[in-house]
Amino acid sequence: MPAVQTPTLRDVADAAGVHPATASRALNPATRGLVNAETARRVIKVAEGLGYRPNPIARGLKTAKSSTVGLVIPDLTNPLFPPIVRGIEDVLEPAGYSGLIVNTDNDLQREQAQIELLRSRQVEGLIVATAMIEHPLMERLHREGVPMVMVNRRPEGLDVPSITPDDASGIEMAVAHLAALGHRRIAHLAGPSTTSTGLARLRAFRNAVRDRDLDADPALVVTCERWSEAAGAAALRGLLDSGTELTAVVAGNDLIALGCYDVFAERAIECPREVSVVGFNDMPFLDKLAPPLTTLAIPHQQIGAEAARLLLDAIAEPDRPARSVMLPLSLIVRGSTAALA
Amino acid sequence: MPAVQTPTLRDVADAAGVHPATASRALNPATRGLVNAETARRVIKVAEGLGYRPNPIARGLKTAKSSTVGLVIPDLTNPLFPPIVRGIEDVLEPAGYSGLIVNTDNDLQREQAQIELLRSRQVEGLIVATAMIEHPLMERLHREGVPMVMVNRRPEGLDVPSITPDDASGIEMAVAHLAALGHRRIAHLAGPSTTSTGLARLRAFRNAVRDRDLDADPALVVTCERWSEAAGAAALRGLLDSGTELTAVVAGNDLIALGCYDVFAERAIECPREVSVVGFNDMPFLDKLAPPLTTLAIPHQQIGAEAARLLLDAIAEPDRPARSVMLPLSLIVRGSTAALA
DNA sequence: CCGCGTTCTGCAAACGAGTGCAGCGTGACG
DNA sequence: CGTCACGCTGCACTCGTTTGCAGAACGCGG
Repeated sequence: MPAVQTPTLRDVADAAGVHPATASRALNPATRGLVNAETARRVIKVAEGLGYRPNPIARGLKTAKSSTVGLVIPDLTNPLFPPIVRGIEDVLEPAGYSGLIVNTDNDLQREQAQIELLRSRQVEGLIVATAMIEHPLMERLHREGVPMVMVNRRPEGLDVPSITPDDASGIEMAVAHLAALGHRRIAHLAGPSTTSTGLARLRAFRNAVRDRDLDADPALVVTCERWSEAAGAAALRGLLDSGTELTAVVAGNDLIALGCYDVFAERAIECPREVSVVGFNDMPFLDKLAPPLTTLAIPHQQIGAEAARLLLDAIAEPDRPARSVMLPLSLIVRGSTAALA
Repeated sequence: MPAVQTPTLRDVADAAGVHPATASRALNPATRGLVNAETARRVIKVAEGLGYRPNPIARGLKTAKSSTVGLVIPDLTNPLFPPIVRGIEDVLEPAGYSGLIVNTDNDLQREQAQIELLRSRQVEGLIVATAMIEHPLMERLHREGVPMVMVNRRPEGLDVPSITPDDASGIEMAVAHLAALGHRRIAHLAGPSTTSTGLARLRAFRNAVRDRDLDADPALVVTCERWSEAAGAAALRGLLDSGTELTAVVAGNDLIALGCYDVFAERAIECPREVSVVGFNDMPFLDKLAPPLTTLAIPHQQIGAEAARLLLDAIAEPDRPARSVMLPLSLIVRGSTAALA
């Protein structure tokens, strides 16, 4: 037990010779105007002298505010998320908020439980980065007035602010890049169809291929079970085993692209000489791969920061209409794509 | 504003026809024995029916416990940490605890501020993964009785539980491996000398080199300013520019090793033909690099889990003497190390 | 039948801060 | 000199839960 009990508002009040209520008002900038400037100054000084820190728990009980928001992500271990989280915390912190992180492992059951947990901890809002298409839970929360913003997915039919990279034009850039290199039979290893991102990118891919008059062979599109290396590898194996010809692949994300690398190694396929690959997300260290992966860079940190700002806005003014942001991304050309021989 | 106010203990009590105090006792397993089994069952049932969730804030106010612990890490963006954090949360969650994460960016100033923030949020304990050697702050906290455990560093002179990988034998394995491949002039790019990990590995390196009668040229040891790619690259450049001969390098960690890769690319040095490299930590995706990096794998998740268990113990029994754990690590041999020609 | 012990339940006071309301004193104005 | 307004401060209650204590109900032995 700490020898020095942290001083309470009452201690400050006593030391300053005022009533706790007065001390409370003096210390709170919003109500400071109610007390005599001189008194306020004295109280503040005493508070500083004592090293007084308001107890956020007590404050939270009264005000029903916790100065905490929940961050719902699939898996912190996925390199996509840490930078986003950093971005979020960087704007939360100066605002006096903290983020409580939970991992859902993309499991609906778990997601529900975790969000329940967050709510019981009285979070004031939610930043949701899990991209399941089905969102009965989200709908309910939204109806109940829980402020939230979605990251990386657009909430179709839900009036919720969201912040997403411009998936469509990203895929468009990837396909354009490959087409310019002479590729005509481009495969797409799509992300899970249960995720909005997976679907959005798939649609964009189909459009891009059509617009450019490339081979639109349906066999060239395979959907992965998960956003993972293993799933990407499995998908590519299936594609190759089916005898489908292809000279390039647009992967749903970087992890799926990494799965392709595994298959290339297994089957002694040379990348990019035989097959070009482009990923999505620009995870860290992709430039160190063999070959360095061409990919689409999304401004992770910025996404996080923007999401946090949107959420703080939503908390401050719950009735403001949802404002959504779409961030541009850029194609990072590296060694995994090359002109067709 | 939520249409459905979440039910309070009072609501449950009313619905069950008992006093809130009784409901409280019935719902709390520790005090359940005090109430009639039948009554308890009824209360519990009603609580479930209403979807009652105890308000941890109110509870925290009364009990001065927040069911929250602070996780102090240098930078979530460093791939070393997410798995550790997962490990931590995996054991915190079933225990009803949550972790509040802060990033210090290895800045003492910032660390202090962040820990202050955690304390003001009434965390019950701290898991500290920042490895600065200087720890006046830690000492103070420890004296004040804040339960804490250290991860990845041994708190010299501080009676605090810690959980660390066996740095010494790891480095020993790396050097042994290189020696077996015929290397005699092995360089060490040490981590910052302000970190305990950096020092421990450096010492271990010196010992290993001496024990094996390898070239113990002091010029072969360079200390990096930071645990980063850039610092690693700078260190290696300095080493090469000084004209020091070397055929292998033991990097302080994987990021530093990655910095070496950058320098190899700049100067057209072939790895592993000309220079072998071994890293430390086994970050994700190292197997995809060119060449795949030989490194020391530490059981990240397990470290986190163990740390969390230690902390919960310390919280439950503050007076129990500090118990420290050292986890074994294993050498993962990949393509970045080869026999001397 | 009394007294005592058990077992259970209710009462009320906390925990630390926020806040509507009343009341104090002062100064100004009629 | 009385009245009123205004600026400031204090009182007391509240948030949801826990917990020491009192007391009710009951059984049982003496």
